[in-house]
Amino acid sequence: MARKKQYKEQEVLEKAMALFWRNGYESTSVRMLEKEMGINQFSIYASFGSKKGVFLESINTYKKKIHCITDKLEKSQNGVAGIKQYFYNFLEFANENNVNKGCLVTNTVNELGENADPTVMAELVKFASNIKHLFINNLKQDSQKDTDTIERQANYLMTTILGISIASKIFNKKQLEDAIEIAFKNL
Amino acid sequence: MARKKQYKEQEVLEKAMALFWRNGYESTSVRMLEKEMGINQFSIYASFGSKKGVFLESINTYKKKIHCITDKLEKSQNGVAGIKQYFYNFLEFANENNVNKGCLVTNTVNELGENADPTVMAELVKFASNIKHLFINNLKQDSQKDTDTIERQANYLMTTILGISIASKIFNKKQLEDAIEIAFKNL
DNA sequence: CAATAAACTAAGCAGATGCTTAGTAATAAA
DNA sequence: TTTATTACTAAGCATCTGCTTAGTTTATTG
Repeated sequence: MARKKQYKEQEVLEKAMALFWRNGYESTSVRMLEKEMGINQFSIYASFGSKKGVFLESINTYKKKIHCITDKLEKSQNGVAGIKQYFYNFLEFANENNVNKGCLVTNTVNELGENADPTVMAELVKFASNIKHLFINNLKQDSQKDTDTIERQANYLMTTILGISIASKIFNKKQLEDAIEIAFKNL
Repeated sequence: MARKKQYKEQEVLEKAMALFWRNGYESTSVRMLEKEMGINQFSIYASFGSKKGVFLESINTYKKKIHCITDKLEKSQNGVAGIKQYFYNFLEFANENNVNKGCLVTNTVNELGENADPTVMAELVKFASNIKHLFINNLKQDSQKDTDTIERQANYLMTTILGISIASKIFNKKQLEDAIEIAFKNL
């Protein structure tokens, strides 16, 4: 016995995520979210509680969206080659109209750093450690590597994908490809 | 026939730079600058014109400060080994009380991205291209590399130092050392 | 239909932001 | 000592921030 919502939460979240992805957390205001999501502030707060709430749900939406490439990585059985393919897939994923937006998660880690809300931070760390485990699993597929080597190479790969993610926002395609090609020379 | 300034601009700039370095540009307010620099807003605006003005001068102060390690790189005659040493020197440089602040320049590029003021951006790009040229010069010292290889390796190194710079804010020492050690196996 | 419950609109809140300005204090030349 | 010039203090400006709330509209149930 009540009125129906005039929007679907998943639909407006897609738009919110896109805005956070392009703009970062702090410099995206609730007024901007209003316009982009196409709903009133009241509705934003009714559905998501706070700006932080919208952001946390945006991270979840992001995870769903990136799943198409993390899934490929998870299913790949070709070791290091699969990881390298993931790097290229990520570049395509982060690109929109020839503008590279980087990774929403790493962008946020870098923006908020230690000042990040614990709830947000926990979500970001969980995402990163998931990627690292995918790297480790693929590294294990290459026969002769001992656990110590795998751990060290995984640390290397995490730093490298972080670099690629940030660099993608500034460097051109050729520069990024140079970086990836050399990065995988010796694994 | 006038009153004397009660502060030295270089001294208060050191403090401003430290604050921007820790906090980033946007989330450092003029009120925070007041407290940290120990002078009134009037004095800030009289000396530097705007918050952006303080920041531009902070970048210059940063460049002077980092010169001690870029200088070592410039003077080094041992090719790739000199660059690797620069990576380690940078980690030490970015560390304060076991907190890694990353690089003020790359932090800012990543924070402001395309939205950055053109004057600020030009300053940041100039810094980055200077580092790249230092890398190229050192790569040239290794006899047999052709120009194409050097260009590609320089792109790789720029992405890698970017990754290290950002990663230093999150990862622990061991992880960073793993990353550097493996990164230089590829050269 | 009338009653009720939820979703909407738009105005408004307190606090923070970058920046300015009116008034006062200190200095050095005349 | 007077006067001109600069530096200081602190209050205040308009605008933006995240968030709330009073009042209205829409739908469902009895």
